[in-house]
Amino acid sequence: MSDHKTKDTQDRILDSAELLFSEQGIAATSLRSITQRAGVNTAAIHYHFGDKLALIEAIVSRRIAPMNRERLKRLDELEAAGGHREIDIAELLRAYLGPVVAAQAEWGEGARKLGALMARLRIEQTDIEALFAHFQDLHDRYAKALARALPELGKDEAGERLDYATGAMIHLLMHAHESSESAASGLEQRFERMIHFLAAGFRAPSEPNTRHRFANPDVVDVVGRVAEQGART
Amino acid sequence: MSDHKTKDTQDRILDSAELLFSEQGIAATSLRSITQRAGVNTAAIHYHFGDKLALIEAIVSRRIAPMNRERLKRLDELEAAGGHREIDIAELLRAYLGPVVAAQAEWGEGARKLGALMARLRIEQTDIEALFAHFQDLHDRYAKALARALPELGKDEAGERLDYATGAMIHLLMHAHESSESAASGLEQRFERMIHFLAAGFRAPSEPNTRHRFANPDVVDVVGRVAEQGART
DNA sequence: GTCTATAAAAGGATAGAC
DNA sequence: GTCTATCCTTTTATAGAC
Repeated sequence: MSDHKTKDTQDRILDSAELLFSEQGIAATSLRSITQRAGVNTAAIHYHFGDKLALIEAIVSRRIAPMNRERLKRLDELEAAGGHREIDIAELLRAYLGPVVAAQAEWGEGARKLGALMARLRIEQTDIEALFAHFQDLHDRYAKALARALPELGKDEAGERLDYATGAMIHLLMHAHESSESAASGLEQRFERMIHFLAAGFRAPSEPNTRHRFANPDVVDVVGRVAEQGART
Repeated sequence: MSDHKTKDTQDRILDSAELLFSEQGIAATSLRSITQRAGVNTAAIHYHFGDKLALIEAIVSRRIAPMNRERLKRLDELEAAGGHREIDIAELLRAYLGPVVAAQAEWGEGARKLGALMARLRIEQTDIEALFAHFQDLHDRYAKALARALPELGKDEAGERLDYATGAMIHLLMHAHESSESAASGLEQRFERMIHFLAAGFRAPSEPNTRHRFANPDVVDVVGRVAEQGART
């Protein structure tokens, strides 16, 4: 443990920022509220990080980048160990999603809602080009691995399904705290159930070209326009 | 119908707000930027709606509430038509997710990114209790229907999987504009592929109780800290 | 209903003493 | 490195003329 107060202040700011960003959103969180909650001075953020964007980047460096490195590492390990055998889908999904869920489970209060934070980083346009590139690379590598394990799929459809898996995981993380079971083991079990669900989806053969409309003919009703006719209730 | 300019102004504000909210986020979007883009006066929002929260509620009333009514209506129709036959999972999922995707496809420029807007409404804590209640009801009814169609599942696990489906759909909507295929039919095809993927997941039997860790032993690496840190509360 | 002007508050950022 | 004080900008919101 270092005695430097510097480190402590920086970490406190990062912890506080992570928590508030994930709870309220990045744009909605003022630097003042971050320093206030961290118990440090108002000017501390600017001294230690520069500005708000730099603070976000620091959060990414501390948490998200290492997490993504772990995800890539686990893919490396699977591919190295697998040799020429085909890799199990569920194992691939665990390698892809597990480090994220693990991170949320292990981290302290500061990132209890990692899923929300990640969702926000994706949604709120934070111009962290490096982050985006990193996610892109991760996605590509896993999409390729999945396409290899499921040759019938093709890389594009594997990539699509991988996005759905990501969306599912974000929902899991965001609702994790609502679990009625004991926090830690509950999350683990829900994760396993999610993997099971997703793996079954991935194993589904690529649909030929059935054509189905997502809308009923009278869907225009949805828009709040027209279509008063023909509605039987 | 009406010649009143009032209606036009209100709609222009709503269109503009929808677009900007979905692109930049609610908190990050100023009322000024909304009126500016709508080409109406700065004070118009306050005159017509009151404040920012009321504006959000107006958006919900105009778009999201009707959309959710459609989703419930389609469930009603499926249950009525089905009688005692068991309802097809894919059909249930189309009824649940279709109206959302249809809405994004049908609506004008104002809501091109409906998925993002919905995600934001969920994530950014907008205190619209009514909206939340409405989503809750929707979720419950579909979870029950799915549990009925898949008796082995149980309502809780059906509800979990339904959340994953929602997460997947949000990803679909958010990335819909990136489609390389022609916008409309591309979305339709991707939607069908997603349904196919999700339905396969839903049909997977409930996993007994295999126990798997989502983390490798050295997952602590993910956190960027070292493992000898020891236990915590 | 629409506009201009402006009040009142909050946010990001910095200077300079300690 | 930390603190106080402050500047500048943006934002919500309102008052009042037209």
